[in-house]
Amino acid sequence: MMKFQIQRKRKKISTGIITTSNSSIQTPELAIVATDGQLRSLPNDVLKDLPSPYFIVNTYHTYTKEIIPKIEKAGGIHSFMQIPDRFIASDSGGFQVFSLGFGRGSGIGKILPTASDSLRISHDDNKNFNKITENRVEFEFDGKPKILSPEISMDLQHKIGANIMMAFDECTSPLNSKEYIKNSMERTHRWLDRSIEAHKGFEENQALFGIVQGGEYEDLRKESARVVGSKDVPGFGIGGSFGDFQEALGTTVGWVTKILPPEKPRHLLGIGKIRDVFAAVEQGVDLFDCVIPTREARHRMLYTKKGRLYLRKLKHLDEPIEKNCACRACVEGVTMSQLWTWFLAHDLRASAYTTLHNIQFYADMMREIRESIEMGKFEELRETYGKVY
RNA sequence: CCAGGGGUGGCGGAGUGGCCAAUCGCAAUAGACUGUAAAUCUAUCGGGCUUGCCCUACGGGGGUUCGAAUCCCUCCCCCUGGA
Repeated sequence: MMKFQIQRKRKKISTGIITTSNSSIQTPELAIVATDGQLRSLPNDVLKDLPSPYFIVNTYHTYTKEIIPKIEKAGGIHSFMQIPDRFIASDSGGFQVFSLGFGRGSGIGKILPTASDSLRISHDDNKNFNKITENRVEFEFDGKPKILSPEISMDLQHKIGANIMMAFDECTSPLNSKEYIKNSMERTHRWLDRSIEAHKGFEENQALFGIVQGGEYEDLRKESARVVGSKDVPGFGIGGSFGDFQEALGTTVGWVTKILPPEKPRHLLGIGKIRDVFAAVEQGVDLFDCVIPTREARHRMLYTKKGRLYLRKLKHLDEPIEKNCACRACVEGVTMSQLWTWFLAHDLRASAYTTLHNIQFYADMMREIRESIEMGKFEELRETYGKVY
């Protein structure tokens, strides 16, 4: 049985612990993204050796790629991924409502690179590759129609069997109009009620998190935090976009975390730039997930104490990535020049090793964040990282 | 020595009279990456500036032509068969 226990101190910045019968994680923690139940560049039999205690998989991808039957056959996502003692979340597919829908139509992600009012005005809320109705969302995958709704997403997530499940939502874009974001948010609230209803009977085994939306708008964010925060769920996701000025993310997240029940954990969905992690932890966020460590590793970007290092600029060095790093690449002494040779040859060892390294970096950083909170030195640590990130 | 096929920008490889400073790929260089349409994407990639033009360039030299990487002659080099 997976009965949940969550201890979150009632302070704004706090460490915490989330426990089930088979696993526990200390917070703050960031989940490594294993979209279809696998990391992009590592086989599942090495996941148990990773330093990360938290992973997240995706309902849309495991569903469309027909992985869910395999997960069920394996006896659940923990067995499928061969990490029985780790914490796993599943996302609802709500992000794909955006990324494969309006996001694809606009070519812009959920975080804008710079303030861009002209982009906002010129985009049409209706330019969407998905068909979103009150009842459900219609996708096209591989030329075939696929449907997701709160009920379908819950059913699929029950089959996946992760510790934490996300309610089915719509992630809105910074380019959407405020009116669209408001309507979408209200629909996401109604979808939350349906998700909760569809989750009845499973509460003991899997924790369903409600998701706060509202874009960059203070009134909408606060309204969403009040509505979602009042629901009888064990935790919360914070999704959507957060505005595009320098301190926007922390500010926007802060509106929400001040309202959400302080004893329940908050997972900031899809956020993971280092500055953003620190800003969000400061606002009382406990959980994160982000593709940055794994994706950028494949894109030859290395995370180190000296900052982000682009391998292209260091490819001539016959030195390991970083001294005193516990990852397999650094322990085995794999050199930058060797990594580059492998990248050029499309040898998968390259991205495997860089992925191992970046995962180690993020795991170490999250541990340092926890320790710094315990010791009252969070701001100090934030400044240290802020110098290079 | 004979027959045939080639020599193009750092590399591979298109182009076979003007639209060619030369498609494309690789490498190089500079960026990007936030609930993974992403081992991806974008930009630059002979030199000069007034960014439109000028200069130098398709093995070397010569020629034909208004015009040649493209046609002709010649020399050099490489590959494949045959003596």
